[in-house]
Amino acid sequence: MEIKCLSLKDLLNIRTLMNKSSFDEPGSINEQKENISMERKKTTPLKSESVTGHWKVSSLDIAHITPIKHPERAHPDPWTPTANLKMLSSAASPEIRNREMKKTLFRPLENEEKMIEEEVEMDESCQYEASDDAERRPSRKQKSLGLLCQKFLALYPDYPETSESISISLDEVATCLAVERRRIYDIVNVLESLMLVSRSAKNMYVWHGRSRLVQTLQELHRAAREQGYHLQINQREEHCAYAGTHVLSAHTSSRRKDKSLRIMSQKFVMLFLVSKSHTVTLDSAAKILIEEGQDESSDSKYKTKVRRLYDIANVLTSLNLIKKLQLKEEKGRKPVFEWIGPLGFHNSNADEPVDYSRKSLGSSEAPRIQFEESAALPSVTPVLPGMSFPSVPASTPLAYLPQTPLLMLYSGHLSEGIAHSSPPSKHLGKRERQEEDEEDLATQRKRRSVSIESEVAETESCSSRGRNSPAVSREMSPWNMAVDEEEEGASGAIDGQLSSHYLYVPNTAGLNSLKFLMPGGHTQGGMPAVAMPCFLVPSPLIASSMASGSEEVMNYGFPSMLSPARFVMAGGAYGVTEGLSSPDHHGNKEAGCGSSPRASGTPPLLKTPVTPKDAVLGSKSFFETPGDFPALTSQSAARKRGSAQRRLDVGHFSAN
DNA sequence: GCCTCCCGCCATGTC
DNA sequence: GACATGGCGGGAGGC
Repeated sequence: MEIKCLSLKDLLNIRTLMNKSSFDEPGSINEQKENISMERKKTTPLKSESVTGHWKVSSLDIAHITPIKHPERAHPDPWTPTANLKMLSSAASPEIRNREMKKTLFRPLENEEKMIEEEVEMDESCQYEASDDAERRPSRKQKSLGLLCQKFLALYPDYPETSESISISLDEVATCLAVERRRIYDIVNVLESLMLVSRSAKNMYVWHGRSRLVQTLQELHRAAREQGYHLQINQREEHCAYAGTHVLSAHTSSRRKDKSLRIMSQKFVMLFLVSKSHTVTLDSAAKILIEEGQDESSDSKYKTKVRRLYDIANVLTSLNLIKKLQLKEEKGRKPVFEWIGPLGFHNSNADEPVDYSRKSLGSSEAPRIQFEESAALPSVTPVLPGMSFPSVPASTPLAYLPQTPLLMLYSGHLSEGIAHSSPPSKHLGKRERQEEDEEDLATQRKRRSVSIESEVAETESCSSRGRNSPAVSREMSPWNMAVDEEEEGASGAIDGQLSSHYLYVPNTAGLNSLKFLMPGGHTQGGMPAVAMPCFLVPSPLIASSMASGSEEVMNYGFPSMLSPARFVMAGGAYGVTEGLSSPDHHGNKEAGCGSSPRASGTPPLLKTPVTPKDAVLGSKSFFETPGDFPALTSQSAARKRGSAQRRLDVGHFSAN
């Protein structure tokens, strides 16, 4: 396979070719060049130049050698950085052009307004500088890390072609963006924490884009649960108090590398992923991270941590993974960030690009949003043949909801996290929200299509193994995270018992013979009162019920009725399906995937979490080395990353 | 007055 | 010793 290696230099060459004909506007641009150069002279830190001496050239031909910068040539062409980026993006490829167009079209309104405002300010500032350069320095906003990160991201495609190897020279980027390299480190470190880039050599990174983002987040989510972060963050966010007692990590260190921005970024993201509300306050995050490091919780440590979290948050905001909310308290503002990135990723489609980036999807708008339309449908898990039902407290009756195209199993209370999970949409106009919902539903259908297929395959595999697999039951649902959090985070039911649970069954091909167990009566002590606390719901009954359902209310893209499936709805702790999708399993009273754990009185399938301490011990290596992902970087063990100056880990990304 | 976060010093580690 | 990396906190702009 031919590998195309694109660097910023290539992009600049492309731009140069296009430069002469249409972009070389005389006058104003050259004036801007002069202005910027003058500005650069003023703002370039003299100490950096004198101390390091490596900012002496601007030649782009020396990609792997630290260029020397001539201050007067810091901006080798007449463009503003913004103009540069637009040109580069447009020139590089139709894909990038489309992406830029998409950015413009789908950029969240708030960001768009901000960007326009900032661009105007940028242009204005350049003009001002022509006449009054001493007083018209760029504002802090124009120099913000978030804006810088947006410019950085605009240089590269979200989903680069697999045949392309896009190299990033830190010096080129720094020169192009007219910032110190130090700032680029800040951005790159966060991007690296999410595997958007990986370091390939000194001063060099490889751009991966978002192609690995979902997988990375999946790993982070898993690791977060293993680390017991869900207990930490949910407890904190609920009580909003710093007890300072729940030191979650036995693996602590105050070593320099453990304070790396990369590690901190990963931890920060992990908190979002396991937070019930998918919101994290900087306060909570800072305190949790301070605890982890066993740093003395001095005020200065806290302030430093918050500073870094602001840096990280700005980059994540630019990535449209989080957005800032503002929680007003009596004592001033309280910065809160909400996760708006992908949720509910699971193994099967981890590699599938999910373009959430240009359309801000609040956590509430993620897969669960449609269920908010009905207050009785907070959390949904697709039920598949062979899937074992998680343990459901028997004291909470299950209900069958016939007025929907879905068969629902419900137990327990309304999910708190879900019930409060749609703040962004509340701020939208009706039409906007409708459009958003429609788009979300379309996305849902697509995801569902993928997930169901893979889940069926997974289930069949499970069946062949003849036993229920925790991994299958956990990973099966695109929304399993929400369920998990309800199971383990909110209720604190570490034993894995669900405090509430919904199950639905779409009429998906291959599920026609699916059957469910339904509670046949009360249970005692979490165990069924009768040996088989279930009763069969004849398929025709279900079908007729489904046929009367209102699709207008809940049209999720599923068929309006369930076909001749036989269902047994299960209450109590019984995750037992009476049949499987395969006709081979008809009549098999035991779960399709083998022995029910309840049959032996064992706890439910969901094994995690263990205690934080145990989890930490069990996954100690996760943060052992900065940037190392056990599952993402298989060669990580062979690498030893330093802290200040990392050793070159060329090719470590090939693990993926 | 507090929030936010830019800026750059300088420690650490690699070559 | 030179250089890459990046932790860190002062301090100022912004709200």
